[in-house]
Amino acid sequence: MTKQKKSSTKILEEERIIVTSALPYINGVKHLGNLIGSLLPADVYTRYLKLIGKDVIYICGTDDHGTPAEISALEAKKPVDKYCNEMYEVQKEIYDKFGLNFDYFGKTSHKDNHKVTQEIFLALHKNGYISEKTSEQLYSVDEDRYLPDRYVIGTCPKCDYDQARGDQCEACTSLLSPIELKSPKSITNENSKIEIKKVKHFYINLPKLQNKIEEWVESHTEWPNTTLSIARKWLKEGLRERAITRNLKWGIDVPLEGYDDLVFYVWFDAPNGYISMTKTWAETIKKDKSLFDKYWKSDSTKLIQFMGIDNVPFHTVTWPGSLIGSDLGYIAASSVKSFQWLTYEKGKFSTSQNRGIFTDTALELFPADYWRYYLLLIAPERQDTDFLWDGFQNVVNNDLNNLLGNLLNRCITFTHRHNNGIIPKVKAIGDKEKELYIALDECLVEYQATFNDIEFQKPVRALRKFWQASNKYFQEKQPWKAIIDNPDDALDTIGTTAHALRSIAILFAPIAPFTSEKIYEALGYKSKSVHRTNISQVVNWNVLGGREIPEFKSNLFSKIKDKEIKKLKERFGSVESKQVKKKEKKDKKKEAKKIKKQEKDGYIQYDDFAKIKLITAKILNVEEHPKADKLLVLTLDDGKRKDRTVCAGIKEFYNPDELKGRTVIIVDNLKPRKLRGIMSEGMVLACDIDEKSIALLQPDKKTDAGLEVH
RNA sequence: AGCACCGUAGAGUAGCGGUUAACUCGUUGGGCUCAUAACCCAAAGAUCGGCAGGUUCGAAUCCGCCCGGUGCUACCA
Repeated sequence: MTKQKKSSTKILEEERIIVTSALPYINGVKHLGNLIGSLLPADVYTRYLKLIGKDVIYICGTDDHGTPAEISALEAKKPVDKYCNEMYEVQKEIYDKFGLNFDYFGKTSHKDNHKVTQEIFLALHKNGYISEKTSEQLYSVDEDRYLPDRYVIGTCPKCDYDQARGDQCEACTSLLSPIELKSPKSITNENSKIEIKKVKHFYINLPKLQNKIEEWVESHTEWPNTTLSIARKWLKEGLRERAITRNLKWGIDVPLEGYDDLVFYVWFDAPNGYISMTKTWAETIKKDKSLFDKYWKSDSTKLIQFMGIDNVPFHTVTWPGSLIGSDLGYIAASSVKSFQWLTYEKGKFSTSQNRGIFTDTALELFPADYWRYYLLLIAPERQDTDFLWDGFQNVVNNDLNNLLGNLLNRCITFTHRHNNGIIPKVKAIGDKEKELYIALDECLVEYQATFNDIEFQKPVRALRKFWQASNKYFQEKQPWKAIIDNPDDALDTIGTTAHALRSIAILFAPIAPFTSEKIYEALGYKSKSVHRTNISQVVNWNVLGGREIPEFKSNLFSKIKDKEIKKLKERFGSVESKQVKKKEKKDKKKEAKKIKKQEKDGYIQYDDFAKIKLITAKILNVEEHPKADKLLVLTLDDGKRKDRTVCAGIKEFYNPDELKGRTVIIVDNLKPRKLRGIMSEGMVLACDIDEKSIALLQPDKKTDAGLEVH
């Protein structure tokens, strides 16, 4: 059977494309893991689609609802809506600086999301996919709040651990319901009185939708393996009804009479943000209401969603479930691109432990493109990847600065020095030029093929390969020599290199937009125009001749010094600090555990046995040990020597004469040791019959000395 | 505990059924000197976590078991 090639290329035949990235939660500044886990790749991909001339919009925004937002607002002593507005501005500004080029960056607390969410709920209700159940919920009287499971601690009914959380006891790992806890308390106010109240909640009937969801999932076998296997896992286990409302004040109201104290659960309203934000975009930015339906309710639109792996079930099962069940004509995702985790110096990024780098700090340290390039180069597409300061330094210094930055510098400097700042027109195309053209063609093929498959590491690598080819070209043409004895050829080299840089700028724009602008500017273009250039322009090798270029201002990049990296490691923590020690300890423990286990179950590994080398040996001579009662001194032929001495504790059982000439088994690689003054080089094997007799092990056929025993 | 994903040269990553396992850095040797001590060439270095396991003509690649790492387990988002 031929394996079906997984490709998203067919998506690109569609008229319109919506790209979304997981909505960052409003609560605080995101770290680099969040950035590479969805926001950045979505941006790069959208920019790529625009480069190849697609009609595409990139929609994202903050996810505002939920208890953590309420609590953060409380801590900041601000009303929730005000808090969210402020944090929205903070996040938005950071993303702008990172060059994330959203067509619209909205928020789930916007009135349009209320409308869209309520509309979807009512449709689900009408279509019979909503049910109502009563459940018991803990209520914190002093705080005037119902408590989500994880905001409750108390004593575990099973193991009496007094810090058990409402959903699970960490001590005995049993799954709990908050009502089971003895003496439950609110995490945010331990003194508050707790009551149990009966509350009604709405549930979405996912079991009823299971078949339709399954059918939809199975029509997308082109999804990445991880995405597909997660979706299938949920379906295989069978979907359950899922509560879609919460007893909170901050959220979207349930549009039915008599449910004033209920709002929709964030997981129900947040994904609808993709839809509602597009609505806002169409109506307020584009001032064209028809655009909304054109994008969201058209078979010729494809929806491509980016997210971290933790978000996959909600984008492949639950949210599509509500869209399918509501039957309002909204399209479901064509492609769900998920990312594994980015780790920080071998450990986890952690907000609470302040471990890792946050997006705001990152921008204070280095320009956005440094981060964009490095993160995309190590994008956790198939497996977790590790952010390492050494790696970051290495990539910035070598890839960006040495390969690309210096190439531009060579070319520009040469142009100013030898051609008055005018890019020479290329007159003759020789073999070396043709080689470079081919290198660009190869780069283009790989770049487009991999981008079309929504990959990131690969197009970046394809481009880097072309930087190398360009340097190689320049190096081999030796214009610094040619300028003396063959000036025309030298100028052709410079002209050709300038064109290569122009191609690089265009292709680099989705990945590192700010850098591309700088290169374009250095070549005498208006910087921003690089973003309006179509990919078909890339292979045009004859457009720069005669163009005047500006004075060279500054290098594209600057190197990061070892000292600097050392400081950063100290400031942010790195493997070389605590982590290593911790890990060493952990490894030792594990090793000890392993050995214990072996001892306990009485087995050794094969490897352990393999360490012992047994061979046959022929007894040539036997004498009594002069200083020992029980030892005989054997002289053996071990196949290599005929004077090997081995002491054996068998004097009580054998006469020296009856042993001579026998072939026995000895341990060959036992460390030699003196026994009562005589060096014994090995050990003869025998088994105990009883206390008074033993039997020497011997081969059952006549054998040579020195044969290995297995 | 269950499930999912992962385990490839010193480091970070590709490859995921087929000739010499690829790339970047690092290491060693050489070339060049226009350029930011940058650039170019070459070499060494991996029996692809383990199996005295299975499928196959053939496995890093598929299946099974074991070991190790990480994550998820539906009311944190």
